[in-house]
Amino acid sequence: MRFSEDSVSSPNKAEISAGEIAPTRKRMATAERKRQILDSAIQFFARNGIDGQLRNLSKELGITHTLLYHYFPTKDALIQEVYKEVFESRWKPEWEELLDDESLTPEEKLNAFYLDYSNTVLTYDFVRILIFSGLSDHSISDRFFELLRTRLLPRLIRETRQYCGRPNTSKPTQRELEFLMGLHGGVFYIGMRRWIYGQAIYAAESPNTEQEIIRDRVQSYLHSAKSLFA
Amino acid sequence: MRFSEDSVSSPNKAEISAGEIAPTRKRMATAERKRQILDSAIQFFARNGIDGQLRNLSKELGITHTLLYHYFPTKDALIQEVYKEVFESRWKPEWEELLDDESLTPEEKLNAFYLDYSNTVLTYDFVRILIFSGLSDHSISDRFFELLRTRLLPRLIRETRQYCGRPNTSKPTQRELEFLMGLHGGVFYIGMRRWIYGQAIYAAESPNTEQEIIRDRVQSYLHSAKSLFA
DNA sequence: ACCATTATTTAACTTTTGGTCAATAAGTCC
DNA sequence: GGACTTATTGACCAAAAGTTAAATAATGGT
Repeated sequence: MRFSEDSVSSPNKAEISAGEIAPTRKRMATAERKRQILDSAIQFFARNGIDGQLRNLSKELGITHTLLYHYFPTKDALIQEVYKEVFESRWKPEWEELLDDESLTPEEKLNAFYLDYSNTVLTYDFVRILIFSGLSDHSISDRFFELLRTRLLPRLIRETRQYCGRPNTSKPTQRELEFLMGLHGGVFYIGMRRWIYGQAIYAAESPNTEQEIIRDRVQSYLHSAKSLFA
Repeated sequence: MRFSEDSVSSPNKAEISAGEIAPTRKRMATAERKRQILDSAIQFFARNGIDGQLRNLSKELGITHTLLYHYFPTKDALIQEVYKEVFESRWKPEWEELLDDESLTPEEKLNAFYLDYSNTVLTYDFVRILIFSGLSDHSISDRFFELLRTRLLPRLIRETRQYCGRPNTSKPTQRELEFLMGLHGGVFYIGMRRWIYGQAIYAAESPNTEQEIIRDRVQSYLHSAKSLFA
């Protein structure tokens, strides 16, 4: 009752291993605790999928699983907040600004964009939760793709056209979009391999390897767009 | 007891709706029943993930969940067979032969290969089960990637080099492989969008749209490989 | 130092779900 | 048509997992 013996990765390891009196319950302010739970929940569900058990999540937090219900009415409500946090709060409006910056060339824009985009999106949490949500409940991942479709793709097509020296009068064609998705998917696939299939490939090798890879792909995309849509 | 009222998508709808005597149990030969279960299981687990409940699977089959245990000792055993069926039995040795065919140009080979490859791999079952298995237990999807890595990638690199007019003496570099993975990932992303995110995009539009898309990407890959590795 | 608030825990309930086993009956062989 | 094999079912179990309610105690205010 004093010692949390069932706790697997309790944050109180020190006290426990020392055989001292484990700290009794810690009372946190509502806001902080909720934040803490949400942060852990993101990690937890990214790791275990939405079928992860609340009892295990609470173990990691060093609390009882019933306490979760003090902050979230139901497991599903928790998961919805996790989704919201991961998707909506990570969207950067700067991406749109960057792509609209008139002082940059299309090439510079695409490079800068995909470099930064991949930095936010190609993370463990993001990739896995995006997949988990897509696998079960489209309604969530749809929201992210809607942003992509309306905010980013038109701008990326516009820059592509400018690079090719073509006017941006008509709306993007199927073929243009699909060709762009080839680049986009190729980039996302980096995250897939790393966080879904567990392939370390280059990993910690050289710090800028990933950047080089992305640069190669952007370069390739633009280069062949020119000859493809000529 | 006569009418299977709890059955959701029972194959005996006709009898039930007619209010007639529902057919009593149908006794099938072991082999056929096992095949039938396995086929349904593939669909079922592709749709619901490996956490899908056996009781629901059996409902779709119009049998009791306990009957499953007559054919498979455990749920995990069933899933392993599903994996085996989906991955190992769909690998085509012809792919290797095709890429080794001396009468074809690199361009023809890559086009033919990715066209056929995408036909087998970009299916609902395959994409989703590959993801599900990657998300939970690498050991399965790893086997598929191992085939990819040893059988296909070296050949694809070789053809790329030949297309670029470079000798195939050294083993593939990191950069070459990653550039190829850009193409590969771009192709797989088609399946992701379609079967994970539920984006229909072009769908039934024109029957050869997907082929055009893939051709574009292969073309782009080769074209820029030439200038990238020059 | 005491009280009120509410964060936190303990105990318990319910549903779900993988799995077992004995009973039942469909087909087959004689 | 009876007996035998075994595919199929129904009842049941135990552990897992979401959820609830009441009891406990940490903290801030007075």
